[in-house]
Amino acid sequence: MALFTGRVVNKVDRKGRVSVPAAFRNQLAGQSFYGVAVYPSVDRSPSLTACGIDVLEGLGDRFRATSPFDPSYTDARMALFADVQQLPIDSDGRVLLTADLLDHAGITTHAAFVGMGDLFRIWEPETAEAALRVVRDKSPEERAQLELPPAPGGER
Amino acid sequence: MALFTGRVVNKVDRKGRVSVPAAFRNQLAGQSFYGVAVYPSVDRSPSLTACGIDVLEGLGDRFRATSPFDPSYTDARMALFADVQQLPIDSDGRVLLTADLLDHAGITTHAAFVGMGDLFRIWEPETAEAALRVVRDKSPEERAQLELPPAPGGER
DNA sequence: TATTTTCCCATGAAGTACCATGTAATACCA
DNA sequence: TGGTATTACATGGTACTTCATGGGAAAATA
Repeated sequence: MALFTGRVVNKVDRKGRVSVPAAFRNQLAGQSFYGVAVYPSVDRSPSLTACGIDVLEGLGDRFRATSPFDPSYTDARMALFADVQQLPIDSDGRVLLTADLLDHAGITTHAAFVGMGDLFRIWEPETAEAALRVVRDKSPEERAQLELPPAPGGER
Repeated sequence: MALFTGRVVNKVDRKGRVSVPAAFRNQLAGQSFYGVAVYPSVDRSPSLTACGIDVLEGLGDRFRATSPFDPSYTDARMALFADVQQLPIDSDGRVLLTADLLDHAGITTHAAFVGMGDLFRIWEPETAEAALRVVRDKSPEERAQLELPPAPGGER
């Protein structure tokens, strides 16, 4: 199961190609699609969020359990999947970021890959550092207050 | 479950390689990834905190249960995973500490491994001794009052 | 045919595996 | 119990592989 940690800055060449860090590629290996699913981060930060397709497949399964005629989920289906791009990783370990994506994140020459567990984000490096500083500069007390998902089996 | 105790000082060679003490390696054996997860200590002490990946995997699983589009946990995801490096243990039992890590801890020629239960820390040896003195110099009364986590399943 | 996209190769740097040595700890045997 | 043999450990060095990145050829598209 994929676990992305750390951060790496790689160069974007003039064709828009970027090497996905080897450590991240290894996490993605062995999935039904060797590539990344990328979408503009929904928190409106100038960054891209990415994951393996396994994560999306998990979401897809939840919809599959519903009737395709049930209108309740139409909006969610669009909102979740419409902006996701599936980018294959080429034989050299690179992905081709589209102009929209580069534009959304303000990426020009370099891209920072930041691990976030089952997800990772792609940033313009300076912007990434600024965002990380905000989190890192929190006191240990503040950090302890960060909202975590509930532990399996309920809160302890 | 890994239980790290004691402390050992090992040499850091000019490539940044350090032997992980054999006693610690044994605790890490048999995990999904034979290596350590290392990050700058959150309490801002000049030290590195390390654990087996099983600890990270446990955290990762909690996030996996949430939607990748839910912005609630973004800060926590970054705080927990962005600064963590997964360092494999080589066939000789060594890890390669990156320049950032060495720098954060002020480690040059020697590294002290200090067991802390399910975690351990890596220090510049002199600094480790100083930090230990602070703890040891507490009076017996103070030590007895050291805060412990609650026992699972309630107080006994 | 012009242009874009995909695939493949070359290169330098960095990381990893492998091998060798001395020392300390352990096991074994008398 | 004392001494010896064996194993495990830490540490240094070197050879090899992987990685990131640039460039270019081939294929597809317009």
